Amino acid sequence: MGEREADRSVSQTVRAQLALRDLILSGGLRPGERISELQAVETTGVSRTPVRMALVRLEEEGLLEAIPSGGFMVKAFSERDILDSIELRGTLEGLAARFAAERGVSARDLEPLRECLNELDGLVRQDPISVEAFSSYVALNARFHTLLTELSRSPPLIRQIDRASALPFASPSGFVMAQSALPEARQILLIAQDHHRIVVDAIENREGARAEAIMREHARLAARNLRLALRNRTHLDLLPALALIRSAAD
Amino acid sequence: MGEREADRSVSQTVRAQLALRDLILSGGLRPGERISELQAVETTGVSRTPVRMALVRLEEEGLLEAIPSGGFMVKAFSERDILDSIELRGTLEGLAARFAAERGVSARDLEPLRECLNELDGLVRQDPISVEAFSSYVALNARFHTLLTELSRSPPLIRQIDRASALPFASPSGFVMAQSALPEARQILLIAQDHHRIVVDAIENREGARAEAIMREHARLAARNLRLALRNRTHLDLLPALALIRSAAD
DNA sequence: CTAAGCAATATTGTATACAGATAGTATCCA
DNA sequence: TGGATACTATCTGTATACAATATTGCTTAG
Repeated sequence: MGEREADRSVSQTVRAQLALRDLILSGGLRPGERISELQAVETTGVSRTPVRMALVRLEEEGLLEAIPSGGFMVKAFSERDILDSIELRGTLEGLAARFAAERGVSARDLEPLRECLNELDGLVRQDPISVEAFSSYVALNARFHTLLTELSRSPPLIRQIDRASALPFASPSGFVMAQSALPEARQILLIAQDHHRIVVDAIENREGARAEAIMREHARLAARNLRLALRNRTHLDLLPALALIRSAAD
Repeated sequence: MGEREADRSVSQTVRAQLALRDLILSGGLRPGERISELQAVETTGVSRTPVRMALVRLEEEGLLEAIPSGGFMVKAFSERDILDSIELRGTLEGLAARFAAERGVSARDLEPLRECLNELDGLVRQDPISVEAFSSYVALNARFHTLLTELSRSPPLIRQIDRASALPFASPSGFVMAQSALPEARQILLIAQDHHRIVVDAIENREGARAEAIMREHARLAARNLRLALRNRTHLDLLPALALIRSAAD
């Protein structure tokens, strides 16, 4: 055992889940490849029982697929799957924005959003944008979307959005990194910031339909840019989960 | 062992999952109540390992909630949660209808839908509607929604809709049964049939926005009727998952 | 040379034993 | 009498052993 004096505060199951997810996302396992339990035991260092639990959770998460005869394999995604996931997430977030607007939120509730917005503004103002600024942007952008989602105050919706975001290429971070590969990166970020500002305004003014529409447009922009980045094949290594895309050759 | 010569063709895990789900939905466990693994072992007759797997899957499914200190409890839902789930499902199905319309489906693909529609027409034409006809209606209605979802040809979306439908009160069957409690039951069924017909027409004519709008309206109608049924407290025993609703007293 | 069948091997599914943690209870002290 | 502490019992988390099944490679027959 004691190969690695891992943190005792997290369960073996969680540790295995994290390790396996990293392995899959980093491309250590090819899409369609079967993932053996014993092999997973060796790489993670935990026993079979927690490994199995982790595999089940990763399947529910959408990263793995059950093999009819038993066991799991790494799921393969088409480009269309990814584009659909982005639009799906945008639709869900649009509903969240509408709920927030219709249900009414206090100015107090919107404050964290505006704060996030201002920090983002500071980053986007740079020209050109540094690599470190990009990482900050990704984190802040993710935070903004999380805050917006929670503003809906609807546990079922929040849960569903969380699950839709589990696939990493469906998350805004993915968009942004892909967008950063484009020559018009800065322009795109400015537009995204416009969207963010408008949706907060719309929520404050109780304009539910407008808030929803802008979030869907936001996602459509992201999908369009990702499609462009895939066509140009530029800086695709920035997109973490690209290892999961099934190439046209398969 | 051999207490029950259960079907050997399904795994113990699946058997445990089905048994526990039935137990929860039938109200055998109260919302918020802790579900002990040993107790589950006794009631299901399978060992702890598959029981644990089943519990994890039921948690992902949304019927159970993890207790921070360990183990699981039956999840409790508010009335608002249920209404939100219905609107959520409608939004997702709206997206599916739009995808189907925009992507273009052949008349051949729409045939099963129309067939389903005709059978439903035959049932709705009855006045008054018999109890047996209602069960048939529920099954057919569920089939219609499934077919419509699959018409989107988008695996990520289909997967998400399946998960959103896991909570039984979010499924059309639930609506219909609740609707049957209302005096205007037949009228409501006729309107729902109109929706069904319109969405198929819209898809055939490539009217994506219209297809989407009508599915969302469909869900809003269902939510309104369920709200009415809850207010009138009529025939609520028809709604299978009502055991999960946390009463206002809690 | 190919195909089919069989055997060996590896892998999953299941059961159970053990250890650590948590909650509940009872007792003792203030 | 109330509160705190210690102890006990139960439960979960983890590991491993066992059984059944699937897969693969080899051999043999056509």
